[in-house]
Amino acid sequence: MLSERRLQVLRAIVQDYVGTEEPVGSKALTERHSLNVSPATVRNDMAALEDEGYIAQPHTSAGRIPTDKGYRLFVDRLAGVKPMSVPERRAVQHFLDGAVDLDDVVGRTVRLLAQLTRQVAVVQYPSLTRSTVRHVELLALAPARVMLVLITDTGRVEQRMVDCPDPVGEASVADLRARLNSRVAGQRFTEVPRLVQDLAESFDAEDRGAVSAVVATLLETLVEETEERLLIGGTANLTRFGHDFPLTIRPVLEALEEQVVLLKLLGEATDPGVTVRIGHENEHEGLNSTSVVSVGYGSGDQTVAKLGVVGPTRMDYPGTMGAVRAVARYVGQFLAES
Amino acid sequence: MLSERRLQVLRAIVQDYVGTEEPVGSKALTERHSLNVSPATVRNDMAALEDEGYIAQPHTSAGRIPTDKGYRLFVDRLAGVKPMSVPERRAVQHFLDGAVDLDDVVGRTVRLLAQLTRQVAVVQYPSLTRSTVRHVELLALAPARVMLVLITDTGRVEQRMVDCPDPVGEASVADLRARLNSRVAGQRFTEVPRLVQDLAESFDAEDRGAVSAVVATLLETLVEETEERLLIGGTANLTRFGHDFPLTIRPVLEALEEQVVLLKLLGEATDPGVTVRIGHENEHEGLNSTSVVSVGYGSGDQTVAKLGVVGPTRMDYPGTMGAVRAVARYVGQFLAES
DNA sequence: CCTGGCACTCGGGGGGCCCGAGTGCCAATT
DNA sequence: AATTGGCACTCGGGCCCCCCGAGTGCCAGG
Repeated sequence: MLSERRLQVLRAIVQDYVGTEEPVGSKALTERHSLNVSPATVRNDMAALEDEGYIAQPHTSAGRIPTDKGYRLFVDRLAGVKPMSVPERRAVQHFLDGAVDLDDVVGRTVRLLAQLTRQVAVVQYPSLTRSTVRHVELLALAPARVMLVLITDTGRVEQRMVDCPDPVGEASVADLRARLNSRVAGQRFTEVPRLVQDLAESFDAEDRGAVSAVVATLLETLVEETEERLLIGGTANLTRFGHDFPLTIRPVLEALEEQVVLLKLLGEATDPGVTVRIGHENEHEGLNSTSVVSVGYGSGDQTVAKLGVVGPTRMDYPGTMGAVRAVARYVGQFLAES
Repeated sequence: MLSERRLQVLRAIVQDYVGTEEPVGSKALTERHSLNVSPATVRNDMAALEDEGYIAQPHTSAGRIPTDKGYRLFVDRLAGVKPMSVPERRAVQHFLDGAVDLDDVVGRTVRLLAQLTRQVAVVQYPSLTRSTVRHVELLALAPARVMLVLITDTGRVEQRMVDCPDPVGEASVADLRARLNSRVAGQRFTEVPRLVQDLAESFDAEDRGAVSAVVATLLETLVEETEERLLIGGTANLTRFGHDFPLTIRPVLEALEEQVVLLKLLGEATDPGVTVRIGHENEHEGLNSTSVVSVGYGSGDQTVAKLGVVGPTRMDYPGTMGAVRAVARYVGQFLAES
């Protein structure tokens, strides 16, 4: 087990390294932190920390830098979440207040996060899985063509064209619209398949084909839209990564473009609080030198989606976690109001 | 006026430089291109080209590289558009064919363009300005709350919440829906304000407030959504820029995140064919070392939006122009069919 | 107008050198 | 047993210098 002072030394190393981006030596540590011991003592501690795998030396005669394991310990036991300052909070709230629709909320959120953390921000659109249907609208555009519009309680709207096997009259469409809504309005997505299962049977034979087509499309839409979308911003912040970075930045950009990767990444973060994945804890290779800080957000107490940031493992964890948490809270609040 | 051979020399310089990324000298030129003159002659030509500002030397004793002006001449007079190969065309068509909705089309297009050109792709969502209204839907969600859904002929759907000053009944909503649609359905966006101007007056006094609110929101939506949205992809290709590139890449990434800049950029390209803006021809400073190749696309013969790529000024112009043009054509075709 | 010859330029790569931050270890001290 | 000062050692990075060779401009002759 590591002594209290050794933990302090590790904390100091992380803090200094995050600040200066340079390996930190024993002398500098004693000068910048009041550890009340001599450099030699710190050296012994550092040797011990290195044995345990918390820190490493880039070259033989250089200072130490934290390893992924070191950051992990730092995040878990040595650092809290640094709350955002009051002016910052006010700015966040103010910035979100101008949003007019869901796209706008997400767009503002991503810019906000990127700016606050000076890192790459990722915001997932509210999930439809937990959502309920607010309304289903049908529009007869042509004899055998119907447009299906699905409106969710999170304010999201999806539309699909439906080509019917036979022409259907306006009246039938209106009828179907009414019956569909009476069954599914207010219901959870997951319930919908069960609720509309036998709907076609209650229609005249001549309309049955069209009804089936509409219902099928509705179900498809639900499934398809459960695959989340997300928005990314602040990629310019990647340039602050390091000096060597053609090699570093490329795989990160590639990973960011693969939405699947990111969705999986966010999906794994099931922690009720802020989740931090450090370096190699991320499965995707391109993200092995980055850390992902994410958290769920939602209106009320349920999580409808996640948001987070991607940055170098050498990041200000307390500050980033604070910003991520605060933004999530305000976005949730904002969604609940609207 | 430049002699024919000097133009050939310029063309050769551009081609070689684009291929090798290194300044090209007189000897290499005579070897790799059958100019049938000696290096000394080429040197004279190069001196002339430099006097005219078409090429420049990075250092005194180095080969030449094209200037923006040189690329301009190359694009305008020395190079055609290189059509895509048949297998490539087939791949494009096949790749687009799977798209299910507008978002999907745009998403696929951007990935396609990025992959084909190995550069950053930008695709603008079909413009609403030229669009017509397909349908306006109103949903009474609460006594004094109405949801407005606008459906365009390009398949785009926009929704807004409307808070009415007074409660309004289902019947009034249905009435308004019918009257609204009879006036604006099938009409161009630009016509709508004129058409709905006096709509409120034809309603009972008690509903007039609500009607005004709905109409106001509709007009707002039209204006707001005329500000286009766009999608970007392939940013990882920026890493192929050059060796010096922390300095180069950063402003580009920043510019790409400012949608306003990009929209303006695409907006300026009014040429009926492929438009190329080279280096400093781009107003935005961050894009001074990039070229933008863009073209309009649309269903039928009218342009509903633009798409293009952003890459280093040192790019394969004929190939890029060919890819951009082909993709635009196929996307337009695809939109027309759906 | 083209060409071969020639002197000149200068960026970049390679080698060698030195400096100093940082280390590990040890003996002395508390 | 923990801490400390002392000390020898390591080695990456910066610096200087030198040289090479691709490339140039110019000129005189074809």
